Amino acid sequence: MAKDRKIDLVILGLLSHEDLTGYDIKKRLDGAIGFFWKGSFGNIYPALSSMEEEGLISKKKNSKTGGRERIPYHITSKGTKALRTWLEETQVSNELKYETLLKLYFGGAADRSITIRNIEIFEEDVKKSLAVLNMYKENLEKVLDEEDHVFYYLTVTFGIDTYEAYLKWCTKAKKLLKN
Amino acid sequence: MAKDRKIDLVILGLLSHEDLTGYDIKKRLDGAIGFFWKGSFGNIYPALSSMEEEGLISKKKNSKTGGRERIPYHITSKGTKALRTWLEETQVSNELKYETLLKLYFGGAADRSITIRNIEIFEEDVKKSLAVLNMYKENLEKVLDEEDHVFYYLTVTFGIDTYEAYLKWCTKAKKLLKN
DNA sequence: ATCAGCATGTAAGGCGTTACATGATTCA
DNA sequence: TGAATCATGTAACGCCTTACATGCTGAT
Repeated sequence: MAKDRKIDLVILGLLSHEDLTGYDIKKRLDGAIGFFWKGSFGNIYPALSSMEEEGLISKKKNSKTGGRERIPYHITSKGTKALRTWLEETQVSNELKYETLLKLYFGGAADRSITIRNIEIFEEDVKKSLAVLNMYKENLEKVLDEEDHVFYYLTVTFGIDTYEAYLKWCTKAKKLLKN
Repeated sequence: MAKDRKIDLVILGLLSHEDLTGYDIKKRLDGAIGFFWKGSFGNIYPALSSMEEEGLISKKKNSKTGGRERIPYHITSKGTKALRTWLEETQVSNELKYETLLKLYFGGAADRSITIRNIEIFEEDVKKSLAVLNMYKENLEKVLDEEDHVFYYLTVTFGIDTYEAYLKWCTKAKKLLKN
């Protein structure tokens, strides 16, 4: 498997539950997963091609349900093994490029009101995200005992807990900057 | 300025306080800034070259204090303006690729003990980072009234607050997974 | 008729990581 | 003598974003 292309693992993880097309995968990445991992068509389709060549996934028959042709992919036993190997690896890389914090750190180069406004913009974004996450949480609580929903639930509560910490920090930060 | 090369802003931000060499910049990125932004030599040196060509920064006389030649850079008025323009922009992109959450989300594909162990690994990392951040915080509290230290202080408390939220979540998550 | 949504894919170009090349000085 | 630290830079390679190309179906 491509060493530095982590999208492969996202695809394997999703396919471990059900067969999906590239378009379906993109939709998943635009949903709950999008809070911690992003993907694009130009990212997904080439990954699907090379993963099929490697035998990690396989094409299923083209089906036509409305719209255009659909090409659902299925995970192979080799793919399942690769997914499990990755899960068992102890090394992880959590890369983050937090432009909000960068602007905060260099806030001294502009008027203090700019930084306060930037914090307020961040605060609004976080509030919107929290609303979405809380909706996810409510839906998941109804089905917590089913399949792998505990794992989805935990990623959602992770988001909620950290976003709530962000909001508390925003309040404190604004207070400190306004003296 | 290169449209998608955010390292430029990090460099401008750092140079807005003092003249620095590429090597110095790397050291800053390995310190407190590293918690929300990473950089490498192969990233920094080419950026310095192209930013000098654009007139955002300028080379200062080579000085030799031990070791090899040093090439400190100085921010120009054009550079200062670019930095301020960026700070005043309302759009920000906070990109994160959280492999820990990805593994959690797809935890159902392996034994539950694997996910618990992965959470514990994450927990240890967070604890170590918290110790470093708390040290930064203590040092900054002594000089909070000076220059731009409020901004550094706020990025540090942001880290501490979110990392503490992570730890609380870890405890809850482990409890839930162990039933 | 036309727009939105479904659906697959390619191409260009930029950005970044990693490894490599080079070399001086200081300290054990 | 050898390792560590200081210091600058290049090259290969891969990955991703963005934009583009194409085209069907169903609803308004």
